[in-house]
Amino acid sequence: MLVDFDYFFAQCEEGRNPLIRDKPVVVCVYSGRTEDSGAVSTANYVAREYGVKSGMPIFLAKKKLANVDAVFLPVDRDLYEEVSFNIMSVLKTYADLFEQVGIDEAYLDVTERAHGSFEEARRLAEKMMDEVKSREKISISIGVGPNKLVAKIAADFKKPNGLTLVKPEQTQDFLAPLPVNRLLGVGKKTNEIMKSLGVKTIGDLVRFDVKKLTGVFGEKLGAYFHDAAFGLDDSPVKERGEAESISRISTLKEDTRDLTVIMNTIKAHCEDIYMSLGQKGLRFKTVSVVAVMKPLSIRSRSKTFESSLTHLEMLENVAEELFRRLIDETNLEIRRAGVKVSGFSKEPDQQKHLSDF
DNA sequence: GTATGCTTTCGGC
DNA sequence: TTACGGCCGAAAGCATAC
Repeated sequence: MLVDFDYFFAQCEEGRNPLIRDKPVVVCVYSGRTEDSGAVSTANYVAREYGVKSGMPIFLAKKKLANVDAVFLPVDRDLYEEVSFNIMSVLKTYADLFEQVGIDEAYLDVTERAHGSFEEARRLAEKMMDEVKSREKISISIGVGPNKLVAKIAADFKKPNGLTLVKPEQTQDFLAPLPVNRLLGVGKKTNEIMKSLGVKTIGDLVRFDVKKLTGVFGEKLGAYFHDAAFGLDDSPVKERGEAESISRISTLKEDTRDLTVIMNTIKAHCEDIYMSLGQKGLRFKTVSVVAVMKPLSIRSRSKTFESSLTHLEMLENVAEELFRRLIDETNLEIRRAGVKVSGFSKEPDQQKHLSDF
């Protein structure tokens, strides 16, 4: 099954201040460039009634909520991480196998403890919804299916506070009428391509020739889309370890191509990442920089070393070199700038010396 | 031909 | 009038080694 926390950030804010519950609540990432520049992270369902959506520019959300008693709040990640941790702890007690995905989602394999029965799985899901609600005051939505792919789509079917079961024999009929972009991996661009192929629903995809599909999307993705249309997925629910990359990105005060200006911001990000690495005891082999250009297109450059990097100065120097290259290879101005490290290895334990004793 | 590694882009939340 | 975040992982595309 897939568990999804309903309008999570906004629901956390409602929990902290129940007085706002009946108003539109919009949780925002303010970029700091101007008063209202930034994007909507999450909105509660009252705000959604007015057409407010995740990813929308804040000014647009304000426009839609003009003359309404709405609440706009900045994201408070620390709060959401704490609530998330508490909920995840509860969910884990219901699962044979557990896989957290991001801050507000988790897959649970309950095959064994439900003895393969969907009715038993339903009872588990209902109990879990009650327990999370009473302990953390957060409503969740759950999809139960024969595999992760179907569970994920089922969870989306009814929310908030929804529970949707899709048994194996119901899978085809359940999926067929749904728009193809419900499938993981079909975003805006892929959806456009699908549309040009005459594929609007998952049912259309079922009838589409697999050879043509791999011709358009490549061997692996084409085969995946074909299987997905039939509700086929054998990927296991797997515990995830630590993150494989750490990145920081922010919006610049103004668009620029000036390396010195960009490095001011980037150095702060490097320090932040470096501190985080230190806490986790990690070294890294790969440095990437990413730039969001004025027209919101994205460019990135990266460099991988044979052995791990250790010093903050090295990280900063490599990032600067990569940005120099990136700027060199475009005429566009840069709006947002970020840096990412990956290719982690564990820092070797401090060698103990006799003199330490 | 296959395996592997690196860079870049895409998509989800 | 224009206006728009900050993360993460997956996979395509390419190069290289054997």
